[in-house]
Amino acid sequence: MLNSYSSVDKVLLAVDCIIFGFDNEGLKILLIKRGFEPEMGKWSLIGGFLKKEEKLDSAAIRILDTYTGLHNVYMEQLHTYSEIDRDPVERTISVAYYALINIENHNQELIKNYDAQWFSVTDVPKLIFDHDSMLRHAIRRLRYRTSTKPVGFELLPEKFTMLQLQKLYEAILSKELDKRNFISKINSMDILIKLEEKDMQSSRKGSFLYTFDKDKYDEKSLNDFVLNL
Amino acid sequence: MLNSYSSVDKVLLAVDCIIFGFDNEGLKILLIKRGFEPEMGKWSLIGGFLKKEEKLDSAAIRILDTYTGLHNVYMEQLHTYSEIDRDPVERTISVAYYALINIENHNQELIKNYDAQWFSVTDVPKLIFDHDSMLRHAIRRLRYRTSTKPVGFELLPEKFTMLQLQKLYEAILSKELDKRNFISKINSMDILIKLEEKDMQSSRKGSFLYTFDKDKYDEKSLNDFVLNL
DNA sequence: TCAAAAGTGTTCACCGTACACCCATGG
DNA sequence: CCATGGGTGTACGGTGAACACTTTTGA
Repeated sequence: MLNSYSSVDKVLLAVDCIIFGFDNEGLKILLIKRGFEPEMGKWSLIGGFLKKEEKLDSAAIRILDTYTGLHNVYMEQLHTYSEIDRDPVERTISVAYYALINIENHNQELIKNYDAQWFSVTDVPKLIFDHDSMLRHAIRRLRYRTSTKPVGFELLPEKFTMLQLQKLYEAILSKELDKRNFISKINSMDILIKLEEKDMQSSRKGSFLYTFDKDKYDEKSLNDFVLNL
Repeated sequence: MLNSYSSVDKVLLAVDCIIFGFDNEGLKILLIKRGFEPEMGKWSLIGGFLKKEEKLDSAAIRILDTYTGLHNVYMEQLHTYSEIDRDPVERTISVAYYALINIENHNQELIKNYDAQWFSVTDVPKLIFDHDSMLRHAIRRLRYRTSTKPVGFELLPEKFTMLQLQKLYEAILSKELDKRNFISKINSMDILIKLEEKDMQSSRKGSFLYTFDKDKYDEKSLNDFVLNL
């Protein structure tokens, strides 16, 4: 029988984070240059180990905070990876999380000190271990989540233009969208506040800024949010 | 820094399985009466611990085999649960899997010996630890998976009638479906083989039997499978 | 006055949904 | 011949997708 707690093998539990950001150029992820063996000098997702008195969500939050200085960030558990030799040094199980952050807000000093850098998701170097497959998995999940929850706003500044929002969804879905269709779908969701303010950087005419209306979204029944782009 | 493997806490890793079956009455899950403390005598999902030289998928397969005598079963990893006190005896992290089995094929002797029983998902007793939330999560995932992959056939015998298939999807989605619409959607997917054989149990006229055409399904590009019921 | 981005509606094809009657058979 | 479940088609409304021109204003 398996029914005894004694004599059961314990394992190392790691948490790896796929940290997404967006900077109007495209979707980015934060990678770190590994400073220790094995695979020293190679690029890696940002990770750490689970502590004894900590749940996985907390570990993911702690790790994100350590490397970016951010908390109160959208995170979601992805999958748990357990191939025997995924880490050649020691048997390690890794629970992957992905995070969506506003790239303007992170602590640039911190990531410099940690030898971390932003990479475009369309141009990611070879990563260590099974981190490539974690990344693929995270992008797939993010695409799906897009149709289910208004996650896009997590990646944008407080105030943003429609074009920014559209470019973001284009980057996530990696396909081009029609401006008119996009705007009318977003408007029909009725979760944006159109501000009086305009962004004058992008054009002579200027474009109106919007904010995500979280209260309005929360009022809606969660199930009826569907966004097919 | 977190960058050293030494002096990191190790934890117990459990695997819990939500095992679904279907018997024309409704969707069922297999539960076991716990034979040891804590919570002895209470109902629980079927689980076990991860072994040192084993990956999670293998552990889930092993556990399913142990309790049902089945292998080659559809399984999918769900989520990893890590609340500090989820198991009052010892800190345990649990990775949940769900399985879809053909209920006719399982070893009835085995489950009797293990004090396991099938319960209708609409009438499940209070489960130990966080197993209730695992079950809720599994049902939600199964519903979603339904629109993404032809998972229904995993729960049916080799040969089945259209009505059986419909009742199954009704049980999974817990809503009634229109017979004509259901059949035309299923037929438009073009992944069933209509046999010459009829099932004569259910009516005087008899109803044709079908089989899932796995080869035909595999030929199709996986992305274009969408089933909205 | 012109270049450059912002903003705005309509049409069409397809799909999901609602809905009711005839068929075949064994007793 | 009749009761029982099996099997089949159509009409409508809503939504996704394609598509082009006008407005504003700083230089």
